[in-house]
Amino acid sequence: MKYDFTAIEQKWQTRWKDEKTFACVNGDTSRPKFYGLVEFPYPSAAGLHVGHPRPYTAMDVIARKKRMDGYNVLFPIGYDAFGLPTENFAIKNHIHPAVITKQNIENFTRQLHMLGYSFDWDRVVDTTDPSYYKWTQWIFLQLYKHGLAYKTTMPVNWCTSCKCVLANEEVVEGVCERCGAPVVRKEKSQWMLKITAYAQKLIDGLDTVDFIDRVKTQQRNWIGRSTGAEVTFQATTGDDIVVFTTRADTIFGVTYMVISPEHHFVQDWKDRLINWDEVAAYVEEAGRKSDFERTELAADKEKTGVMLQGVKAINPVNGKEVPIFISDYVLASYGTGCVMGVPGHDGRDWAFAKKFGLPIIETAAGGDVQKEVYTTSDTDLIVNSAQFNGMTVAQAKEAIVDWLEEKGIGHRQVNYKLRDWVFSRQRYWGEPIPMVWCDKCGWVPLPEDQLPLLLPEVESYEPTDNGESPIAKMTDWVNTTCPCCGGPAKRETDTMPQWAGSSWYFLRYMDPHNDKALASKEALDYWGQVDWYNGGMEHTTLHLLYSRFWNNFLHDIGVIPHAEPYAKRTSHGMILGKNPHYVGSVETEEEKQALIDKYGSQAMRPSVKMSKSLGNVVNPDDVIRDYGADTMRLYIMFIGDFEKTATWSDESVRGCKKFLDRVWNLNEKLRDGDDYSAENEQAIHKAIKKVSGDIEAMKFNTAIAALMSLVNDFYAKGATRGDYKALLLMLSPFAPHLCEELWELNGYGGQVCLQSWPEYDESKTVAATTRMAVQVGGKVKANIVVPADASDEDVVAAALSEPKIAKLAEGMRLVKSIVVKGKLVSLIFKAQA
RNA sequence: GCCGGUGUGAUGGAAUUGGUAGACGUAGCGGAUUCAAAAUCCGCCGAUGGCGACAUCGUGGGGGUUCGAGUCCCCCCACCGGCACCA
Repeated sequence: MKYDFTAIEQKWQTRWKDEKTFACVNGDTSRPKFYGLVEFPYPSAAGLHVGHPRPYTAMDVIARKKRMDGYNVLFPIGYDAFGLPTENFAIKNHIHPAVITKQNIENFTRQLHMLGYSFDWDRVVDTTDPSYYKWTQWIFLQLYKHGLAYKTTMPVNWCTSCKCVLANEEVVEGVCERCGAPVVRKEKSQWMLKITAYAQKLIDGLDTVDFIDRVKTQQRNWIGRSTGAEVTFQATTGDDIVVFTTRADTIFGVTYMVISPEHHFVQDWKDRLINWDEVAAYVEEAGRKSDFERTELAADKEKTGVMLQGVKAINPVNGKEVPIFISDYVLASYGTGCVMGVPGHDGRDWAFAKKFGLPIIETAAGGDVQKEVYTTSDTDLIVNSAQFNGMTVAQAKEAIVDWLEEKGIGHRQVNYKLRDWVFSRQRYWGEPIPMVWCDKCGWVPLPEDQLPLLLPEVESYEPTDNGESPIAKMTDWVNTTCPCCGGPAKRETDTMPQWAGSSWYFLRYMDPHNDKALASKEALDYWGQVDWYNGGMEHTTLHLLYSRFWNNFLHDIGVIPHAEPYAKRTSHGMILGKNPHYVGSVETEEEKQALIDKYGSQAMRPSVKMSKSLGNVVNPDDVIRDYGADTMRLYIMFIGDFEKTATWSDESVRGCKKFLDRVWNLNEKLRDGDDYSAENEQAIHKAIKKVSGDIEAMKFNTAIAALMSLVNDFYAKGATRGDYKALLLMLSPFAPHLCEELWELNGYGGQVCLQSWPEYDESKTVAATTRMAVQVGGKVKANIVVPADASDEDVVAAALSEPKIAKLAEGMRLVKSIVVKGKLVSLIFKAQA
């Protein structure tokens, strides 16, 4: 018989909602607190896709178990609702983005309810709500007041389709991460946040938190710390050319210098350059290229550049004059924008020297630098470097910098790849930046009592071609008075990027209705850090880094108690769909070839990202309608290793439904007895141990497998009401509706989600006797059954008396035996002499 | 190029971190039930050889350490993710 999942699920969802079963309280010191967080969704028009339930169900399972473990659990949800898709939809359909956002949020809320998540629905936040973004703006003002927000003109990434500036993190392979249109470089005046001031803190903070390694590694790589030295070379103009190098040990091998085309020296030296026309042409060309084109060309193509004729540089360690080039392989935005060219031991420099016929000097022995670049190891010996000859590379790195420091021409220096965060967007649907421009006073922050600065109503959301926000057309709003001198002034018309609202939402959940502060001190102290934050790997270098930055800052200015926002971070794998163009899906060679011709390497993959065009999108609504939310939850947890990508399979969904039907049908077959039955006791204790540990370790798939095994046992041996009760308790975080219903039908009392998690007794997880394998020479030859507490001697004796083993042992001498308790015994024989 | 990860039956995936490879689930095969089908319940299900008990092989490929290797070490191959002229 199958159970009526639709009715049951609705019944319990309504009850949880009406009774506020999962509302938590601030400051309940009678219980330990647990704050579990999932990334709040962007409420798109398409609704929830199957990617959402994976992390949400996982954290819901954990939250439900933590409640049963006696914790006061904060498990909130909200909406990250500012953003481009909504704005684009608004432009197309002439509907206000706020209206669209409201509809989408309603739809998402409906879908999330249908999955039975135990969110505290009284704490929902919406980043587009003025009572929320008031505090986003407030944080911006604090950043400004502490010198961490500034406006500057700089080349930025400009999306040609969105007509909007993008952060470096939003540019992927030279195109806009969102719309795929080409990104070009454009000079624009932009608000910036000085995240670089926190580069070291963001690295150091990683040592204080429990993030999975790949997240830590990716963040470290992204911040890109490198230690080296800054060294001053003199130009023949008298200017100091400062270079950054991590290879001070190669300084005697410098045969040329390169400065980036954007460097101010180029303009400074204009009058002295004999080949100015050539230089100017190169500079112009480089400026036209986007960052992507510059790096794209880098891969294999030849190095380009122009020698600055009329100026030379002098190597301070040996007084040698070397030529100076401009080349776009030197980036203006990293280090000092100048590098020393050491072709012997750097691949790029080697290629450049070959192209321009520059001399190549070896400074570490081991290769033939005239033939090819030699990548040194730390233990190679230094040559051609005066008093440093004979040292190892590692020693010389230190000794040469010491010597440069003594002579006052160099010092140790740390550089980071991380750039400041471009914080302006020329868009409507974002938080207004609360700043006012006054011709007399310059940029003036809006007084805090004027927050929130509301988004004005505009007629058109279309961005302008000159790169201004649509808000710029609202002159009534733009024209204001200077908060400082009272004179006429203009408001900033750029808005904040989508990352702003999500950079602190986890704090707002702690006290979402507070209108005096972003959250009360009591709430911030009580909830402290997020205990467990699960989210996608794609946010590692964006949201996760940005929010750590804001949190560190808010801690530094005394607003919040912890520097690091998240004590623990885990990450789930993506859910893929079946590839309809997979070569394995057709029979004949011709068909296979046709697919390869048409789809190329795409055809070789059995699974691909779900997309409308491939028709492999799975809609959670359909799954819930056909199989129920409990089956959906169970399947998505059973699909495979939580951290790895997985492929959706309708057949396997049915397997999970079947399991829940078996649980339901078992209810009819129960025997009396409120205790665990003798025949099931051991299996139950084992299952409790396994499931408890697996949930904590996010090994949901094996936890469910253990429950399936337990149900198989119950079918084979029969089960008492007591046995069944344990099963329902353990299954309830995964399939909460079904378990509540069965709990009620059996009259166990109360609601299953409010019960205590069952405990296991270690001694009852092992049987009185245990089966052990007997290995001879490392191969299993027989099995024996011995008492669980048998001594090693007894085990060996039992093994030797086993008939098969006894036969093998004839004429042999036992030289060694290894006993692995409860597992196996390994015997090594030698022929008797 | 650099960093991280993965590779196990027809298939999704397990394997207590060096201890009986393939748990659990799909699909498949057989049986029970049924007028029949679906559903349900029970059983079989890595490959090769053998009627058989059993034997041999088997975790991308090749070496090694070990009584014992999917797991550790060395060298390859393939795929996935991230970064990429960062001096």
